[in-house]
Amino acid sequence: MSQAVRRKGGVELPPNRYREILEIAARMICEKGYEGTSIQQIAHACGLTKAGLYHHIRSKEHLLVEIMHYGMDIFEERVLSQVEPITDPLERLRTCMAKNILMVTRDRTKEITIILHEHATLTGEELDRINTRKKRYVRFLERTFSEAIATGQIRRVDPKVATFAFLGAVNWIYKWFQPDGHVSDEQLVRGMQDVFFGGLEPRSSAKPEAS
Amino acid sequence: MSQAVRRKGGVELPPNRYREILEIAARMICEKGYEGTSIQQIAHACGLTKAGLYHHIRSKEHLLVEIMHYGMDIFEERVLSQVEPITDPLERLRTCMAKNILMVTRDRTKEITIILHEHATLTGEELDRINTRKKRYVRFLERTFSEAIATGQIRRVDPKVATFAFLGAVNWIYKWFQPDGHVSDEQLVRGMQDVFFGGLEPRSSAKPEAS
DNA sequence: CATACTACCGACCGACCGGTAGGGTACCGA
DNA sequence: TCGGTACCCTACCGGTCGGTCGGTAGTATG
Repeated sequence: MSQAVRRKGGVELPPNRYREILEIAARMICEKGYEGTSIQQIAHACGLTKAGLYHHIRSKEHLLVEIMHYGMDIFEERVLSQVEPITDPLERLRTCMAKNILMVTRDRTKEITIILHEHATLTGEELDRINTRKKRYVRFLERTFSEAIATGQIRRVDPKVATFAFLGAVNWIYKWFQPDGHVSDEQLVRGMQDVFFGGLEPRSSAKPEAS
Repeated sequence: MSQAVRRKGGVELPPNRYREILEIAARMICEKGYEGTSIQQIAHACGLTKAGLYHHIRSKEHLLVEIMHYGMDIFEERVLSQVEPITDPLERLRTCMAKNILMVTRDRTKEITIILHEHATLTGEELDRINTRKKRYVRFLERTFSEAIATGQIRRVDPKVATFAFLGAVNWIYKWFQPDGHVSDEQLVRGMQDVFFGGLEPRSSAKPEAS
């Protein structure tokens, strides 16, 4: 399995092995939870003994930390940095939603799911560090909502509440979405954009009242 | 603590003791996760030994099942059955959102949080039973969205996607909301209703285009 | 006073937990 | 040829896991 790699030809995969371990561990933790996955099981899945695995990792907790930062790296590279340069704030939000959704549904980026699910597993300053990176995304969304309000592209809503509604709608997907289910991911992206940005109340009729 | 109850005066708390255990266990599992909470810790918090606790519960897994069904009972009583009789579909949705949000923020109903968080902990037919009860709520929302579309009160959106956007926005709250934070729960209810039902795009201007 | 039942406990079970000590092997540049 | 280093092993640590056993104190009934 993982022995298919040979280092005969010289430098080959030395740095990749660590990533491989992170990804295997991420898959297992994603499936059975952090506390529900033992170091033995991870080691066995990596083709190692427990002690062998500990040659690569510092501790179980630090393994989770590394997985989460790895996930944040992927997210910032494939979503945040992609949409940040978009000048139009509304288009920035729409594209951000699309990329964020596909991040959860497609590309088995189990690391992202772990970040979403294990939100209260870490403690202390490692938790702070992850939360700081998460908050960067939240602030980005809040700013973009405010910007879109300023340009008159969206209504005067509470940017903070809008941000958490956005994040909830998008991040909740990992709890119910099935790749082979009734809803495809493209359908989901279009539907979510329609519901969230288009709103629910009808456009072309005077609304009687709202409490 | 829990010994404050005396059964001198006759029948007193025999059935309540079990609920007390469920609530104590729910609080702990909510704080530290199902796998992260041991039977010993729960027993100790109940003022019992582990063997004493096992007099009341069948197994750790069954304890979780009971907590979840208890939570579903509370939810159906305090949300579903309250909003189901509302005839106006849009008003039904708005009230449902309000009650659902307050369910997560106020009344420390830890059982609900557990149902939301531990969505993949159970397996087999116990999982099926809980999912069946959850699906009743999902179907109810889908039906209500369809109904509101039929009456012309909301736009022609995908009822399934709208339902999951609704559920995501509402159920994600447990991950970030702090009772003493910057956003109060009344503010959250009003803001969520505004964002979700009012939509984001402006009402009173012709929109140039949307991709 | 005997019976029966609920509630509960001390002691214990085998399995497994996260983590470590220390040794072995294969390959590296010097 | 000689370390040095990366990698991985067997064996083991103290502790905890979920769960069970036989037993007992208290109460209620007859």
